[in-house]
Amino acid sequence: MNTGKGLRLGDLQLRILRILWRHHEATVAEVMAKLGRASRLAYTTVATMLRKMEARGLVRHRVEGRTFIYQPLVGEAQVSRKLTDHLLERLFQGSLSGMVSHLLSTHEVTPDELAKLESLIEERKRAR
Amino acid sequence: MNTGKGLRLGDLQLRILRILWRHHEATVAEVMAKLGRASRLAYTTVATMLRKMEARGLVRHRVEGRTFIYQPLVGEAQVSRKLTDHLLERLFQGSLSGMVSHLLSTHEVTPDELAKLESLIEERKRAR
DNA sequence: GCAGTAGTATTACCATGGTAATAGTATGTC
DNA sequence: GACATACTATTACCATGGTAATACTACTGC
Repeated sequence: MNTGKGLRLGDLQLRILRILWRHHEATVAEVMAKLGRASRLAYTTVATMLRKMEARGLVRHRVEGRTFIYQPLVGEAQVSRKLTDHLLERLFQGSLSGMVSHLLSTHEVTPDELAKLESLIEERKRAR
Repeated sequence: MNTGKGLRLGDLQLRILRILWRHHEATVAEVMAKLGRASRLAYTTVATMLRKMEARGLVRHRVEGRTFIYQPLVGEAQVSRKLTDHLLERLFQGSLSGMVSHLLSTHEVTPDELAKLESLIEERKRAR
């Protein structure tokens, strides 16, 4: 299975996964279209990437006529979790407050965002 | 210059940088020692990595006798920032509260941590 | 002065992400 | 039936991270 190691995910792979998450399934042409305009990738580039992703167990496909229809095999939550945790470990030795502290100190935060954060923490306090 | 693109940083590279940050400078042997025990890497592996990192502008070296003494050229804050921002964009479309929310909902948080987070936010509110 | 030791230099190899060209194949259209 | 079209299949190439062997070189201790 894939999830043995780091679940390293390139940018393109993540963008493709995002499309598959949103649409549940998609053909190469559809994925390319959704990626498209901005990043003018060749059809075969997208196809190859999907192929590689399938080899890694990130997606699978079924055949309809002579067309491959791809579906994600990993969930968004799962991926977010893996990637976030990886960074959390790598940079902040797993310290959640360390990471949040860093986030706060390196970004403008609107009062709105602050309020949202506050209520997240409140909620969390009540939940325990 | 390096900072043109993503500042992609492998795990080993980050571990090496961490050592250099802590010690300000170090020889290959020292870096290897600090990495050591756990990850039994060959001397030449460390040397090669440092070499590659130098080529990318992450570190530089001066010569003392016939020994290279390496120093970091990128700061910890800079690196943390780049990597965190990258993930923030990649996964949460730049939404800080989105990321924090994810962090909170996927991890056990001790009351202690919660308090710390709360005071971070308080502090931040006062600061604006 | 010679052997070991501690360095750097060179070269190599693998995996993977990204990008794509080229080739093959089936299908629908005039 | 020939042709364009729309697919998949195969192959290739580059960069980079990681890992290391091998080779060269200079110093150190006897």
